[in-house]
Amino acid sequence: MAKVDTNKVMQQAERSCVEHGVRLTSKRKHILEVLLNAQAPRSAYEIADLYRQKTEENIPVMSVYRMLDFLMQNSLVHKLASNNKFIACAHIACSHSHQTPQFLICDNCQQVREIGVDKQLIHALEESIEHNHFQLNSPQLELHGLCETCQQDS
Amino acid sequence: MAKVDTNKVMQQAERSCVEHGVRLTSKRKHILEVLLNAQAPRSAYEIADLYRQKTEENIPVMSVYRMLDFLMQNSLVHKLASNNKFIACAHIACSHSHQTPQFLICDNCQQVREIGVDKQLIHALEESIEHNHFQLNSPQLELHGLCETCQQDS
DNA sequence: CAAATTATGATATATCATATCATTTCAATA
DNA sequence: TATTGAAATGATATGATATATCATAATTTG
Ligand SMILES: [Zn+2]
Ligand SMILES: [Zn+2]
Ligand SMILES: [Zn+2]
Ligand SMILES: [Zn+2]
Repeated sequence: MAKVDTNKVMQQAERSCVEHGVRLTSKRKHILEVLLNAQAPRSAYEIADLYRQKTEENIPVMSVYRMLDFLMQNSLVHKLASNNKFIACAHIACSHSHQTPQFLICDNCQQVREIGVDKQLIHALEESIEHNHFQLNSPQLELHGLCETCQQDS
Repeated sequence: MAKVDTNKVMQQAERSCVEHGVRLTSKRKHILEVLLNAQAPRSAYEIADLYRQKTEENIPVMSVYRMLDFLMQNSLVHKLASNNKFIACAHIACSHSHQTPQFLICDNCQQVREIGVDKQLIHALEESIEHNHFQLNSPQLELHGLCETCQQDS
């Protein structure tokens, strides 16, 4: 969860949605901004609370889930299955198309680093599943451990 | 979720618990047996239902969660974070010590294959995270896709 | 046996997620 | 610009997953 230039990212998000012919409404934007400003992954209910703080408007959790679905479909947000929380994509402002994400999740401070799955790893994965006659869908990986800071503290 | 010889597996589970000085009570055994006989991962609530069918005794879900915790601590059961379900370890009866598990989850029929993470993959993973100054805990992997059978059907 | 420890039960509540139908907003186009 | 159809959002209910806490039962240990 490195620092990001929110404005730049939002501009790129808008561009991307225009390109794909989908609508980044103002509520959807607020949800994305909330996640961009968060220091760690947030649950849908936490996002609803942050939305209220930010806009002073109430938002039904049902709507938050729908907007998260929209944002996920457009690769602007990811869901971490291992803790049922959501995180803004770290690569919105990058020029390259979005790769399969890999998340390094710190079990101490909860911060998450999103990196692209590297070639070596993809290759090893494919080898591994090939032996098992399995056809991979989308190998999002969630790896738990300690971030650099938390390693030093312990 | 290949067929297993339940009796043999249960014997080995008992041996393993004795060795580690922990108690595989009759209720914990029933929970494990339920999972061994299941054809796919089950939620804690489903396990409670199956327990009732099997034993004709009621069991509080709270107890199921506790027993699952016990079984997980002793590597007899795993939790799949990506769907909040539980599965019996496929390697209970193997002689080798338990490795980091990797799960191939079929998104069509829900069956799960548990394999050991292979050397190549471990190596690639380590490379990948090394570049990010991250210290991996236990890299349980959950890979989604299609099993052999479901590939043919589609 | 008594005491200590561990396992289980009972109850309540927190947390995460979806189903469904109503209303509003927005864009296309007649 | 008025009509209308589609997409987005709201409102409400409910289902599914998980934990907290205190009470009771079973087991081990001295
Ligand atoms: Zn991403
Ligand atoms: Zn950390
Ligand atoms: Zn296992
Ligand atoms: Zn299948």
